[in-house]
Amino acid sequence: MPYDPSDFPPFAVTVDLVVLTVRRHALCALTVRRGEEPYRGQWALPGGFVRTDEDLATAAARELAEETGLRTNEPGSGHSAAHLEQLATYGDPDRDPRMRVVSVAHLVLAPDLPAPTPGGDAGGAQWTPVGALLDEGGARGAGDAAAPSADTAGAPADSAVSVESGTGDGSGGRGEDGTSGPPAGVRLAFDHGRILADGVERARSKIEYSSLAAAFCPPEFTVGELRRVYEAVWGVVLDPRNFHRKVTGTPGFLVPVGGTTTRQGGRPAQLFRAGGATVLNPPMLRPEV
Amino acid sequence: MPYDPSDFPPFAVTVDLVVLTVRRHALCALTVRRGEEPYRGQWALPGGFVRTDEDLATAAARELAEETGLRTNEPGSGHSAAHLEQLATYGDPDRDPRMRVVSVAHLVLAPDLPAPTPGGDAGGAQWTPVGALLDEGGARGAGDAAAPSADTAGAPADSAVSVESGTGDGSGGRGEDGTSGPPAGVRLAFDHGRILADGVERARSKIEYSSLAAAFCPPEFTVGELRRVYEAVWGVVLDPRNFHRKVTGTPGFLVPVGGTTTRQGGRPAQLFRAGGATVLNPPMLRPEV
DNA sequence: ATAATAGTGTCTTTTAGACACTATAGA
DNA sequence: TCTATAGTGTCTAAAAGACACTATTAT
Repeated sequence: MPYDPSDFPPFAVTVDLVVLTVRRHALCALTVRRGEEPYRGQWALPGGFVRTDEDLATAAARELAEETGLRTNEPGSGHSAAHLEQLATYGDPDRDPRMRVVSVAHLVLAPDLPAPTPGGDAGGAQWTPVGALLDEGGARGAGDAAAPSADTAGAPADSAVSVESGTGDGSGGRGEDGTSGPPAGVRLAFDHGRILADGVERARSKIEYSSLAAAFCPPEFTVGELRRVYEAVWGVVLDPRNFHRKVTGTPGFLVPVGGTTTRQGGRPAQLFRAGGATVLNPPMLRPEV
Repeated sequence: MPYDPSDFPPFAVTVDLVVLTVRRHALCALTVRRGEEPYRGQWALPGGFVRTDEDLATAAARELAEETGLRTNEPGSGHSAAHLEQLATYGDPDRDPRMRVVSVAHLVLAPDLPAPTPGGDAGGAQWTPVGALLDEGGARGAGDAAAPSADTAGAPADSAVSVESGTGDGSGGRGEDGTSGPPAGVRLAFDHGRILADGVERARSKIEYSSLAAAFCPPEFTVGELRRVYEAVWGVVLDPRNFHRKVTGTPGFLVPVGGTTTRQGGRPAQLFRAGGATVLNPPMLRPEV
């Protein structure tokens, strides 16, 4: 195909952010309220245009800093702020009524922040439990219906293995704490509901076989704190003893840092930081419930 | 940030394709020879511009059809042609010297084709073992049969086999005759080496916990054929008995279709098609070597 | 016959899952 | 004291890995 710069259709390219954290035992996403049309007044994911001279990941990090003050880093500093990775790209011709916009969504996993809702140029930003945004099994309003298709085999038409499936997991995002929170059924603007669902599913599956759950924890954390992250993200209850055995028994997964803490109450617990082993093999299995 | 259509920087958006298949016990990728600058004469991944009115997946499917004649489908037809999913998006400001191009890469898994190199508008397209393109530590191709890809035997009657085969430049002096394997270290144009590596890694990891390996097989296949796919993709040798037990023992993974075949020689083998179970839990573990 | 692949069964080792029990803090 | 969490050990069931052995074709 001839590569003629004069005839390529122009697109706007943006980054959207699925920023997740664990607060009060619930998986929460950062949402901002839109101040302009379309979807004025509705909740959306933070994001913005990619600039001419910046990489996609750079744009995502910049937007993140603007909206939350969070910094991402990968360099050898063990663990400093937040994990950022590319999630997927959404380019349906109709996804934005104003023009053709291709959005490169990114996923950010951050520890619970002392200042959860700093104001960037975004209007009101706040943490919202994903259960209120995703219509999951409905542990909230609806009679906690049994997880869809308890047996994965009988799942609905296989169709796309790709990003289509969604909802496949029977976790059911139960709000562990029943604290206030927006009513279930909030619809995000644009296709952000879909983007959020994809991001949550990515996070849920990735902590199975990586040490990524530590990104939800402070730099030094206990085994119990890490376990509570898994419980909140998966919406399940894990056996503390078996969990302890699994994570401490995998070489390189956790590195003892020396001290102890009693911030969770009870007996003092050893402090760890995430080890270099990013791969957990065999993986930690999500209970099927 | 104000959302002003007048000040967004324009980008070109393309789709690039990592098309993988298994040929003669080796994992191969579809490559095309560039006919224009930059990187004229070098190998690259197939791809092209996204049109104004089409979705990203639609654009990828269209390019795939143009270059290979392959069709992708997800509809209930169990299994017909190729699997297509979005891979990742590459948008480094310098990735294309001519202009700012954001490329949404897609991954395609296809069965070995009778006509491996149909001509679309791409010049010479051919299957190349990924081991020759990726600089992997040890020769990874299973069965050591690092077969060179160029077999003109199965070439389609219809179009040019290698219009571009001028080989004018020093990049790809590979044995088109097939006597000598392509030298390792062929560099793909642009950042396509990186994109291919990401696609291969995606394929390698995804067949661990899904039935996706069946996308490399014809609609009906035997357990042994499926095992050879795993062996080629992972570059390992698997125990036929344990593999058989694993895949036939997972409910919904394989569906017996009734007949048998002896196309692999030996005792007749049962024919299966991919079952609805897209999730393999617990996963099949890649031997660590 | 030999060679090739298909398929079943058996044994051992590893690991997940369930759960008893002890340890050390604060209220 | 009681209660919470941390951590260890033990038993069982499931599954992986390493084989032996039989079955059915082609040459």
